[in-house]
Amino acid sequence: MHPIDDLLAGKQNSGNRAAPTRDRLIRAFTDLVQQRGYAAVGTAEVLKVASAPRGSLYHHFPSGKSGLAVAAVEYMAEAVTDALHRATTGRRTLPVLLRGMASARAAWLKRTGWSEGPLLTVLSNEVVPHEPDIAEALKVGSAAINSAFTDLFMARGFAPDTAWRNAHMTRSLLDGAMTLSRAARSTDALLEAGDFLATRLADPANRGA
Amino acid sequence: MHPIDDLLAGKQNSGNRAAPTRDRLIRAFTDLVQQRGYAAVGTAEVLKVASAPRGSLYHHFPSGKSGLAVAAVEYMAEAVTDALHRATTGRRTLPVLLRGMASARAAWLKRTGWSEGPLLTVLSNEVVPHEPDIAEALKVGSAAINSAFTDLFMARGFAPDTAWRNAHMTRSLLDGAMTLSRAARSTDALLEAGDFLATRLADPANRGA
DNA sequence: ACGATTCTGGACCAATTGGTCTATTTCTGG
DNA sequence: CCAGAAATAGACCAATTGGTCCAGAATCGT
Repeated sequence: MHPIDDLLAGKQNSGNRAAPTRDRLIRAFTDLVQQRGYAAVGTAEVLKVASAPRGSLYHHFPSGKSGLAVAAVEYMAEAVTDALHRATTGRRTLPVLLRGMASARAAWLKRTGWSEGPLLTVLSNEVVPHEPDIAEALKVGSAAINSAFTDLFMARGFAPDTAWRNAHMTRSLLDGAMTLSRAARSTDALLEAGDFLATRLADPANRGA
Repeated sequence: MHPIDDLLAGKQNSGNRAAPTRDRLIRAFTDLVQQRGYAAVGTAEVLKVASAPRGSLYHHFPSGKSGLAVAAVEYMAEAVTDALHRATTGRRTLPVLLRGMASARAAWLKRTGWSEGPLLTVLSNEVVPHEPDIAEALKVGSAAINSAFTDLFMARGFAPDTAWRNAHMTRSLLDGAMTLSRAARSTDALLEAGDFLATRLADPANRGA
């Protein structure tokens, strides 16, 4: 199962009829970009993986490849914020949630042979600022995720400014550990990050002013 | 001045005679990749920026673009470990050093209009595992940097395993904050990371067993 | 001075790139 | 049942890709 699916249970359109072309394009594009990066994936390959003809791509995304990237970023950001919102209203404690995020990423890396990185991270590192549309989508999406993390920390009793700082820390740490883990082909950095997040950052003693 | 130069004072070949072609190629390649990523920079552009003909590239780097990437990674990793080694034997305290790293990166981002990311980070996010040579160079280079950071923490009184963990934390945090800052076009994440590193991670009370 | 080696310069190549365009098919509301 | 819209299908394009190849220039050791 694709990691996106983990986050999306319930968001997916109900029936299991074949995904419409537009969604298949976004899905194929996301997978390929996470493996190889934006510039390295050609439209031809996306089309092949999605089993769609050229015309469909430019019908659904008149601005072409960059439009597809914008849609993929928006889709992913929404999926992540939805999942975080669900976690916020759920019962699980912060340490459990945070360590879970880190180990889920570690498992993902292992399962895919260290071949995939998170969409927003991958795009952030190659697209800014040559593609203003994508850069803007990344900015908006990233801000939404930060805000969702801040809400999560606040809902667990942290003061607003501490929550905001912890949101940044959590994102930076998970993101950087993911990149490092990919480079080192080892989950050490991610597990280390999970440990820190669960035992220190989420420590009730640090709920701040 | 280029950020690489900051790290290299003293490593540069002495006189200011024009850099040899091979070095110019590495330099041009590094700059371009940091801005746009590996796949997006064409050999033609590297050649133009380096003012070198096509033949020179394949003379100095018989394996072409990927060989150039490997050389650039090795060069960068050495520059970074050298700088860390100098810091280790130097006098500055850990908090000063760590906050300095974060704010140097923040300044770099601002100066370049959020257009450049660290070479190893950028490559790690798009090259693994399709280019095994580059992946290997990244793995080796990243390990060397981790080790240099571990030495730094140990030289400041941290126990070996704590030092190793702190090295991972520092790298993950700086790296992730860099990516986030680029996406958000704001240095918030980096400054937050610097603050944490200086006031918490480097805290002498946490020198561990 | 000279032969050998290193390096530069650039023409050239097949393959691929993102994108355009139009004909046809499929779907939908009335 | 049909008109019109939505979507699919793929031929086609100029531009660019990384890479090969070889002729000439510069540099070297002797």
